[in-house]
Amino acid sequence: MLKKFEVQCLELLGQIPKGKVTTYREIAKALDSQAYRAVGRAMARNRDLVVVPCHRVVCSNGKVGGYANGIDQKIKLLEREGIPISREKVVDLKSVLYRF
DNA sequence: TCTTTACTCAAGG
DNA sequence: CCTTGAGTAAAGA
Repeated sequence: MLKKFEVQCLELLGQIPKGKVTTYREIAKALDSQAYRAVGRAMARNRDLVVVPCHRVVCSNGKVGGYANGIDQKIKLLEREGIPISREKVVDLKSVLYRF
């Protein structure tokens, strides 16, 4: 049986354009679920990191959340793509939030 | 079945 | 801005 949830989470991340981010909430909704935690858990397992831009996923409240490579790395990557971060939080999430 | 989890929402300080 | 408490669904043992 394919673990749809994990797989679909990664697939969704793959379609996020550069300079944009998404929230665990949006992903869960896109999968017709409310498992925000399950979404994050799926990526935390290091199945991607180089396969999928998991650094483009943040919390719905704008917080960066976490990153297997280090939160600082994640922030750096986001800022490099044109997403300003302040105190580990996205300054203008709605401006960079990509919805499916 | 139980535990852990890169979460979310709401309320209070 | 930060903390606490409650709720939630999926993977792993």
